[in-house]
Amino acid sequence: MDPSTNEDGVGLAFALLASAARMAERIDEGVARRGFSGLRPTHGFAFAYLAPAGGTVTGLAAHLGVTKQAAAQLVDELEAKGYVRRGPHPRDARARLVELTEAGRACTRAAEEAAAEAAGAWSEAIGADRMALLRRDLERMAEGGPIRPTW
Amino acid sequence: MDPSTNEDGVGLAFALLASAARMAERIDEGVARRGFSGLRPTHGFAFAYLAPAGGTVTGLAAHLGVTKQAAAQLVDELEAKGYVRRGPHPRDARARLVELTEAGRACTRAAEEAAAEAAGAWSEAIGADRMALLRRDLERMAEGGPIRPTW
DNA sequence: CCCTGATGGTCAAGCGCCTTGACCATTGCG
DNA sequence: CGCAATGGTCAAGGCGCTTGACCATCAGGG
Repeated sequence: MDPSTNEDGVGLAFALLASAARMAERIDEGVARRGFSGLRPTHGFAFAYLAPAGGTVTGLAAHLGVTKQAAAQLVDELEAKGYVRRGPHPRDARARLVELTEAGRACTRAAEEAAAEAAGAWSEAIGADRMALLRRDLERMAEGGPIRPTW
Repeated sequence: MDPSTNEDGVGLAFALLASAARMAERIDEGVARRGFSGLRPTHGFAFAYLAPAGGTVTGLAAHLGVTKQAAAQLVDELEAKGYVRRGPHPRDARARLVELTEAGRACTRAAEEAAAEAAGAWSEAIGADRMALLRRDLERMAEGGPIRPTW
């Protein structure tokens, strides 16, 4: 394989991973600044899954790409902090429906604002038109597989 | 803040994080497929730091954004697997110079190929011209801070 | 020329988050 | 109805990282 082609791939890969790291940091920092402390990015992915209509622990596990035990532990933590509530599942007595509380929704909004803030800063640097393109391309790349990063 | 603006930011953020996750997976998988097993993405970042001229454990720690103990442990592991070698430092008797072995360089090349492969597949989907733009924008975003993601 | 603070490195202990493994309750299909 | 499949939990363990303490060496000012 042509080495110079490798160079390009490596450059893109590093840029992608590093910029994602920056993004995660900024959102985390923005969320904390809005008064929600002790939350890690993984929690954000959980919120995103639960926000529309709640969900099950197993569903969350699949969404995050972790075992259901890990997901259950995450939910325990969020429940203890008052961000989610476990209730009976309407159509399955085995399952429990996990839903966001009002605090959870407030936290979700804070995360959205933080994400918008980070994206906005970036948009200023490269231009809004580029930003739209960028998003489309990234979404294309992101297809398939769980959300939570492995490394 | 305008909610629709939030939506955009969230979309971009998720796309970025998820696509980075896919990229890490693909590289990891590509490296494993080339015969280098038991290596995690963090190791790749270490290789990248050490490749040009070697380095110290403390320098590596700063590069990765972890404690020097964690970096030392990483180097122990890489040394045990034969990818790096610890030698005396030419200008500082306190420090030890960590360098890639031939196996380490081979592994680095494999990682580069895997990254190029992943980037190539992506390039086919969105076009090479977009790809160049994308890389520039991402590099701009990535500036500052250690490489290794926090989450 | 030393003394002293800064720096590179290591040892030891602990912790957070995740995994594997086993198990129970409920479901829904043959 | 019977039984594999599914949702969930309990228990134990591990891996990678952190904090804390420590030693050896370096470097600059008295």
